[in-house]
Amino acid sequence: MTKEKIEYYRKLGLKMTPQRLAILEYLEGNTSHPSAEDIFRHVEEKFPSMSFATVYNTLEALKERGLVQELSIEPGKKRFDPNPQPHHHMLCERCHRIFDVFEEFPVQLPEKYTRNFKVKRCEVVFYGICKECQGKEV
Amino acid sequence: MTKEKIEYYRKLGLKMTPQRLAILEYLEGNTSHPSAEDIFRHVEEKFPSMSFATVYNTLEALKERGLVQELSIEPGKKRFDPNPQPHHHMLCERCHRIFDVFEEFPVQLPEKYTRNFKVKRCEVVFYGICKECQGKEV
DNA sequence: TTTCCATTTTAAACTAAATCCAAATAAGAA
DNA sequence: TTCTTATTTGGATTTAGTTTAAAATGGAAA
Repeated sequence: MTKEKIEYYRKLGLKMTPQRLAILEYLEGNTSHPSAEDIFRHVEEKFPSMSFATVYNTLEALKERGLVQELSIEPGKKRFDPNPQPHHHMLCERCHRIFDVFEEFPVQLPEKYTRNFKVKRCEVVFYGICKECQGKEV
Repeated sequence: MTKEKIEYYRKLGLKMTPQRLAILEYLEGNTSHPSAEDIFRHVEEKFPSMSFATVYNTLEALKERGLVQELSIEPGKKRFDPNPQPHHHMLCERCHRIFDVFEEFPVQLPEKYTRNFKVKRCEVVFYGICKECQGKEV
């Protein structure tokens, strides 16, 4: 990671520990929507003493600063998206991979809903089967 | 529950145990999007010996028959919707209540996505704050 | 460069949600 | 009424995530 990037995170109030650096490097440009477990497994290789709590701590800190999104797409498990831009997703129900959808959809709620609910953000999720999983036995 | 309704479930291959009946009666017309825990707490009053596994068994059986939808909207917890009609949802991030949205949105995916992914269903989720929670301290 | 304090990491215990299992039970077809 | 098979039960187990308190450390300030 570049010095500038590190300085940028520091300015946001993140103490840049080696563990955080490794997590951030793993997330940078990562479009696999990893779970906390995925991140832990990866960073563990570099820091065998690392604790799960560090992963969650770091993800929480990043989330607070709008640097990652927490996704509730796969049942019973959080997935994380380092792309903070609003966008949508497709979930393959066989291999559980999540794919990005960079399209704008007109999903304005009628007034009868917004009267009683202040919308902060909105996400469209497409559930289905990816190409690789089609044809495979279930 | 009416005899006709019970017969209808039987025809679908569901053995109608008293526990299942109680779960189905709790779900019928229920728009609160209960968690398994919510369902258990309710049915437990009538069947104090009931097991959590029964709730999950029954929900699984209903899901297979398209009678309930499993929602992955609230992080780390499954919620269940006895309305099998395709529709959308709003989640209040303070009280975690889920509200139904019966609107059609034009969310057709461009060919470049559908080429590699067979969409089975699609759901729009609006995250925000409900009226009751606005103004309340966080 | 050194000091120091608030933040972060760690390991382990703990909680919550969901699943699994084998024995006992009961629905409903025959 | 009998019998087969699916279901229930209670407890153990697994998986995901959170909490805790002590030790370590980043980085601001001296």
